[in-house]
Amino acid sequence: MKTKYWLVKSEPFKYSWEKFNEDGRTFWDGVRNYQARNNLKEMREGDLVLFYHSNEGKNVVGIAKVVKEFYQDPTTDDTNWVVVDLVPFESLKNPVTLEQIKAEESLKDISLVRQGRLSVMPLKAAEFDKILQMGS
DNA sequence: GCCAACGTTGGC
DNA sequence: GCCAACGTTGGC
Repeated sequence: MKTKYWLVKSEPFKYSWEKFNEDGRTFWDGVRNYQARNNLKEMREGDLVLFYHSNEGKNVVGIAKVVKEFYQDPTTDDTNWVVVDLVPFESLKNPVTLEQIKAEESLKDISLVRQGRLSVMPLKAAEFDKILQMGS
């Protein structure tokens, strides 16, 4: 099975990377957008997910790993919405800012830049690697 | 705090 | 099924 790469956004105020590391595991809830939902459903166990802080920080701070594929969002009865389980995998030594990403030619097409409001998006392996490289 | 972008809703 | 109005997100 081929590993896929993703990026998710969270407002640190709501759920930060630090909190995620304290918890050790979380289900990714609160997605109320079909496109983001469809991306969640595409995630497979073992896929790697960049964790981006929106609003405050505006940087990629770490990598999470998918440990459980999508299931009904436990915070709602609406069967439209799903969550996946994530665990922290690795922190980036140097968080990569949105500014750096925008300035990087090879990253100018990623959804984070092109479609600012999307909260769960796929990344190409090359894009994922590039961001890791910038963060190490 | 403002506003642009864009997804969603609802009237026709 | 179109499209205007509205709500939400997120960068600045």
